[in-house]
Amino acid sequence: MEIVSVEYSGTGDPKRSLELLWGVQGPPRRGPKPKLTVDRIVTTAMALADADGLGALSMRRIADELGVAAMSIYTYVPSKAELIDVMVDRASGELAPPPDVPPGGVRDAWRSGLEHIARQNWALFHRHPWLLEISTGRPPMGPQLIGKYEYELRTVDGLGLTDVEMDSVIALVNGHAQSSAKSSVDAAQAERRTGMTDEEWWEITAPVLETVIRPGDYPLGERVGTAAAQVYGGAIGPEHAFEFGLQRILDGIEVLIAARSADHPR
Amino acid sequence: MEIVSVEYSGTGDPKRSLELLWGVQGPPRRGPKPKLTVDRIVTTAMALADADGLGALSMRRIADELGVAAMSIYTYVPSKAELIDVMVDRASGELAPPPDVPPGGVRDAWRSGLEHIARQNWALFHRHPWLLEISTGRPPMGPQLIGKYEYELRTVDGLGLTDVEMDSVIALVNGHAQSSAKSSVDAAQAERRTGMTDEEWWEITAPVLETVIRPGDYPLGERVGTAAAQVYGGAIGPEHAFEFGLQRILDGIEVLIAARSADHPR
DNA sequence: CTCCACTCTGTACACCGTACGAAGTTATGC
DNA sequence: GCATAACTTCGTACGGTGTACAGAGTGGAG
Repeated sequence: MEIVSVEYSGTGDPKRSLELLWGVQGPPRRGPKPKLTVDRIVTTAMALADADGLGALSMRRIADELGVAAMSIYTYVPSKAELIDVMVDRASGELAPPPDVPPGGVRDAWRSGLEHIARQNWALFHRHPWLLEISTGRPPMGPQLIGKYEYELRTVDGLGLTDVEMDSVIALVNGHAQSSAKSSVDAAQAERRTGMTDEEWWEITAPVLETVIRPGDYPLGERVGTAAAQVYGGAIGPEHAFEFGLQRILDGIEVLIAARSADHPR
Repeated sequence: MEIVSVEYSGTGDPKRSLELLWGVQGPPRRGPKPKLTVDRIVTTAMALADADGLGALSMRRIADELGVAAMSIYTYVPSKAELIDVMVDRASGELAPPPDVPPGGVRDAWRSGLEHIARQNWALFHRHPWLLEISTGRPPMGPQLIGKYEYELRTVDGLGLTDVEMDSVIALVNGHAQSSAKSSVDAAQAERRTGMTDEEWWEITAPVLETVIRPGDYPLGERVGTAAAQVYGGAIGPEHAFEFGLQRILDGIEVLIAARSADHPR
């Protein structure tokens, strides 16, 4: 088995964390020239996490990579939690905001805007799978994350939704991108982690299951499971599930928006 | 900060894992009477994980709790990964299947069925938050999980959906329950983890943010964030987001089902 | 009674995050 | 010019993790 650490972001000292996120501190006035910068540390940490996951990201490895003793990292970053906060904010900056539409512009611009947001998130989670291993109880309020929230809200502004509904719509779309990306990444990494292809795994699993299941006990599971497995075997599988869910969700949001604008016709 | 281990289920020996899940092995023919059973180990482990999370679940703690040396656990369970597989399957058994409807019975039974499934999952994730810390690349194919998949499929069978669509619909609903439960649990645990209430946290955060943000830079974030925070401050907050998303998703599924039955009128 | 399958356990290893204190480097105040 | 305070760097150490391995004890089968 393999154990991977999951970090809870936002568990450090909030003040120190914010100063780090916004780059408040100036250069030191006295003492030796710093060998490193927070930026270099974050870049190195992200590269390591991209390659081997959060579980392989240790302070010692970051330090090794930078040619420095483990404890030196703590000069720049109060703890691993704050480092990960900065990593999260930096990664969020890679998301491209949806193109701005002129006010009163294209009809249903909200839909393509939300589609854009969901797909950007989906891609980001695949580029930085370690984002899926982070529990953001209180999200790091860095410049990138705050900016993200703002343009997400802009996408659903002016549609007749209440403030809370706007927030909920965004959370719904982002949640879908995250959970389907997690399935996708988990499936893609299963082989690397277990050292076993899906076929090898099934060749071991199937005969054991047969000895334990009465045939016909699970007719739907057998039929649908087989069909789904065939789709998932191909590279399109998880992405198909993502797109399918996204369209259902957008259809559902459309129903709500239609109802709201029936309430308040212009 | 706090570090919690996340286990990847399905990374152990699949054959041994399945035998464990289905309780295949008989009692030993020779040697001393076993002090423990797999069942007692799983029960103890679940209690520990319920109380303190997966991070606090160590083989040594389980052994201590059972009055036994750490390595004794390995007599019953090949590794922590397999133990967690069994825990997952056992927990899934706590889900109540939706009530069976007579064929051709109530109209829109699929909708109340999916609602029931989503709410059962939501409740389960709150009862056993550690389920949210597990990455199921290849899910443990135990009796409870296989049974769950079967009755979930039954809920959306006969609506004119393709096999792959049936699978996707279920994944969508389950994914929503999981991701909104995760938000809910994370928010609820943030205080315990940081030793800080939301108010204390905001009292530290707000003044720092003010020094760094030009007023009016994020008009929507400010307005909606405040509105959302007020709702989330109350106990209904996360549950509201869950129910909101669930209804949008079901509306979207309804659109699909309507389209399918327009294609093939009865 | 012997043998061997089986359970139980103590020790050891390689990791982890990070507290602590010592040592070395530099700009400032006198 | 020089003491001092601020600052970076680093070695060591602690308590934790999963689990490999080898030994000791137990009890049914031949």
